Amino acid sequence: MRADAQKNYDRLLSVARDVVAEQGADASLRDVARKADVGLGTLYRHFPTREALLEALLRTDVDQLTTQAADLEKSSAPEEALLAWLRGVVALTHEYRGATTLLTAALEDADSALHAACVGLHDAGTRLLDRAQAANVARTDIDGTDLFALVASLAWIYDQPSLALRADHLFDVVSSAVLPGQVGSGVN
Amino acid sequence: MRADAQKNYDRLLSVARDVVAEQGADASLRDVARKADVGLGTLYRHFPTREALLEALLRTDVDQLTTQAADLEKSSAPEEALLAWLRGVVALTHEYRGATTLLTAALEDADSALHAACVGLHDAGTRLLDRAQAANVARTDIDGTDLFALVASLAWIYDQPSLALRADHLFDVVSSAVLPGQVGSGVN
DNA sequence: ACCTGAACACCGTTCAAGT
DNA sequence: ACCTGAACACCGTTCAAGT
Repeated sequence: MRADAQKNYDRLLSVARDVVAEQGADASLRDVARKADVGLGTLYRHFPTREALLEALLRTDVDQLTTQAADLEKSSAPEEALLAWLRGVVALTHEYRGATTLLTAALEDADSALHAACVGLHDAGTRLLDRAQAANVARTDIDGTDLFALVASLAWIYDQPSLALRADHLFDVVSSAVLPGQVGSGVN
Repeated sequence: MRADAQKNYDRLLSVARDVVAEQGADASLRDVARKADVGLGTLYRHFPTREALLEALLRTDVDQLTTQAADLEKSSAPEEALLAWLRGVVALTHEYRGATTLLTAALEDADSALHAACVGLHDAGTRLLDRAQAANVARTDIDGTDLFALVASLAWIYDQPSLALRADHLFDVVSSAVLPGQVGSGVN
């Protein structure tokens, strides 16, 4: 990459991080280009789609989550490992408000720039779930895709201003369905 | 209302139903006005906000769900009543793809045209939940707002093309967290 | 009392013209 | 090889002018 191109790329990414943090994943791309002092076409050259820009923003964190999953598989008990990892996923998607819907759509869209990241998360979750199921602590009638859907729906709850306050509690409620032994059922 | 105004109102509503069914709750209002052969200003006169238009579309179904809740309270066992009603809510919001986020936002926004409908659903659900909790079949650490959030997040899952196929199953999973006795936990 | 559509301020996306 | 911004086709929303 040419030096000036690299500079533009870096500036776009840095500005995009701020703008997305402020406006959410559906932020105005025009605004990003403007604030980066870069032509609109330059943004599209580096990031042909909104998904490509988001992927560049998310890549580091997603990679970190997949390596964390591998670590947890070795270091923690099956239920704690799964819970801790799910919490990490929810925290990440919460950093990019509104990204959950895009990520979910990318799960079955091999052409999406977010597809690989999405599948990575899906697979890491699947491994932790399989392990918990083998240890007989997770319900066995769900698979990795079901788990992905549940965690995505929790992330969606975190993103709704009117529901965000109860999101932590609802995380526990849904977790208790996945890991029945872990938390109380709320009925005595 | 003047006769011509009434005609425009009815036509807008009828066209909106089709367009929303096709494009979802974020459909182009311009498109609705165009297809109704009505000036754009006329649409805004009758429905000052997108929420107002949606509210007019949803009103009948929401009212039906609240009366259904009252019926179920008398005719069915607590757990069956709650489950049947939740299924109805999910089915309704699924008819208006993308409306879940707007409905959720309206829960705490008293100025939203959808607020009343939202609160109606919230309260009907709360009554059915209270009854199930009193009968000791529903977990007692959640309230009506938590239930609303859970059903909204399920509706969100139904709206995601990549997850819709498992939505029925995930409905059962989440339901099993709310009503622990009802369905199996998936662990033996 | 109601309707109309132009006007304004925004988008996303593409692409000819520049360096 | 890369950048630029005008151009195009869309929005939502408002409001002066009409009937």
